[in-house]
Amino acid sequence: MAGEKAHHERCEGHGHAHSPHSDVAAMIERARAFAAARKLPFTEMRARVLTVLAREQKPLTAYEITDRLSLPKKVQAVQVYRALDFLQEAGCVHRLASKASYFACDHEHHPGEAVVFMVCSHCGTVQEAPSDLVAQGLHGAAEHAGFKPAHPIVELEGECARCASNPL
Amino acid sequence: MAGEKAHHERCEGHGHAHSPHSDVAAMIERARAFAAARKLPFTEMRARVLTVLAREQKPLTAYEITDRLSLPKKVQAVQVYRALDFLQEAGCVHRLASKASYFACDHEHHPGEAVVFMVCSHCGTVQEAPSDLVAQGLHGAAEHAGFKPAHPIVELEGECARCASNPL
DNA sequence: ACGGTGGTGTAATACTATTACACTTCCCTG
DNA sequence: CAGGGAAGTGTAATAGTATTACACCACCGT
Ligand SMILES: [Zn+2]
Ligand SMILES: [Zn+2]
Ligand SMILES: [Zn+2]
Ligand SMILES: [Zn+2]
Repeated sequence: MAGEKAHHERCEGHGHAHSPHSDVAAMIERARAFAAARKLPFTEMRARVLTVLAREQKPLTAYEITDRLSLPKKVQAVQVYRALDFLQEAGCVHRLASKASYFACDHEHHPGEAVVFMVCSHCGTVQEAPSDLVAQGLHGAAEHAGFKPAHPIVELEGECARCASNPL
Repeated sequence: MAGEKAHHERCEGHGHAHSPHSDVAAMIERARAFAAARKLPFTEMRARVLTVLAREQKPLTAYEITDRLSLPKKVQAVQVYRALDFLQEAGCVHRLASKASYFACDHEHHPGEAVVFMVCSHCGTVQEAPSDLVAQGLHGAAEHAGFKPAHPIVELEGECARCASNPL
């Protein structure tokens, strides 16, 4: 009884102005595969949360997601947090520490990789970019301090190309 | 490298086991200089908050600071947040986004610099290390995306040298 | 049928951060 | 020396983010 939904919920036609995450279905599929690999159910709640994030281009807070899902029936924040935990482990969603919010990811990430989250302070969008240089820098700093690195968080606030060229 | 001076500072309240960042008095002096440069008062509240953080080795949450300052008289969290805002602008305190907590800094930071916060997941201590490589990597990623970078956050969770060599 | 693992729904609570307002202090200037 | 304004304080209330607890249910392997 795991989410049969998610199929007819496509943000299709033309989508938003720019649709980097246009393929919601593919992201759902990725999450479903992760679940299957672990013999865990890919439930409707998980699909609904991922769908909301995949359609949006900006990060959403857990409570914003909760609001969007609260029709027709009220959903509790804790349910959203549970789904977010799963989706983060699945690598389909990231948390933006600087904003305490969450966004969908359509990249594959590899261990040891360092990914830069570029957050536009004007429009709120996030772009991800892996950087070998950053990864090396982190590794070097850690080595120099005798520090055993585990999980990096790299966020860069600034202004995206779109906002820079597009006066409001 | 951070100063490893085993320096004993006098404590105006109760003493503390380990001796943290170099010198509380020097940090106070730095904050005072910043205030003077801007013709702003370096008030008692600001000094008290900075003193608490400078003595501690680990980041503290605003409410933990509030608790420590609430003797002999109860202090409100908002007062601590106000002081933290000032101290962050003065460059004497950083916020750790991944933990929503604050710690004292005894480095001078320069514009364009990228600083890595290495956070031990075992003992909670934070070490700072500037990294040119990380700065270059951030700059490169931004340039490639047409992104105008402003303020980076780089946090690395892991295990510090001390904890790695010191079994619980 | 049974027991165990994992998800759901609900309520309550903990933790983090901000807004509002009345009052004060200090400094500048007229 | 009065007046005004920028900045800080103390207090209360509130907004926003995240977790714990528990009863119940669904699925799976035995
Ligand atoms: Zn990603
Ligand atoms: Zn933008
Ligand atoms: Zn610093
Ligand atoms: Zn440690």
